[in-house]
Amino acid sequence: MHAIHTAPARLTAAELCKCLGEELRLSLLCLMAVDREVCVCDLVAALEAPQSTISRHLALLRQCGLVVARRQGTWMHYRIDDSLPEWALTIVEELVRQGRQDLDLKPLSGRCC
Amino acid sequence: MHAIHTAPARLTAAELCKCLGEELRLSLLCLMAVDREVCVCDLVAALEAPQSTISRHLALLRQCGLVVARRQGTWMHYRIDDSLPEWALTIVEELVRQGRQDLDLKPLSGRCC
DNA sequence: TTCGTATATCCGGATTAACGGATATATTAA
DNA sequence: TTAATATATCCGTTAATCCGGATATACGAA
Repeated sequence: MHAIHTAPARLTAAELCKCLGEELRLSLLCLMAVDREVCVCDLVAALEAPQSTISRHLALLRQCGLVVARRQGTWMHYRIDDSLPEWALTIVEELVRQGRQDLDLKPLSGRCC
Repeated sequence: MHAIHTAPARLTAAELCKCLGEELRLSLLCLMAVDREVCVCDLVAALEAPQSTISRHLALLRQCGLVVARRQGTWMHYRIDDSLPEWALTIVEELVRQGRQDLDLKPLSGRCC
């Protein structure tokens, strides 16, 4: 029985870029940067994309270690993992700042929770 | 006769990421960050990739506006475009710093010019 | 239980991107 | 001219990625 099942796999600069070089994923991160924690249904509503598409991109963000999920009943709440290494947080912050100017994002409706 | 033939097409955060979310392209940028200006043959030698592959990636970096080229005789010298917007330079600098740790890059041989 | 809602995963098809040998272009030298 | 070198582009093949409907899973309520 291992404490850690999947190898942590340190985040590389190229991986971070690859992960955020996708409008939808960058958008997701931008939305999480405003409200600290966001639930999936709000993300689906704000980005007007099919639920499976959003969920798939969230999974990729999780796999990279960029975001963490917290379950609350049937809802899942996602937020940027603030335990990321400094350099990654710096880049994410700067990308979000600029991303929010590029992609005009709908404000979250805050329907659930 | 137009002063500018191709539309400038402002760089977006997602585009920057997409462009650098590729090991070879990030490597190229890292090499240009050390020595200010590098010629193609040195890049080919350092990265041990076919010339056409390097050239193709350099073209993409140019299209994004991340690097600029200067011809000197038969050689082309590439460098990071220091007239990039502040936010982009900040991100590039941070990515290069980290990238140089991730990818262990051969030092440039400086064969030409 | 069973139902309803929220979310995750599956999977086949479409799109995009990377590869690298072959070829074209550009420049210099003879 | 022609030849040689450096670099860019072409193009067919392969690989990676994205898409989203369909389905599976997880949970709460009745």
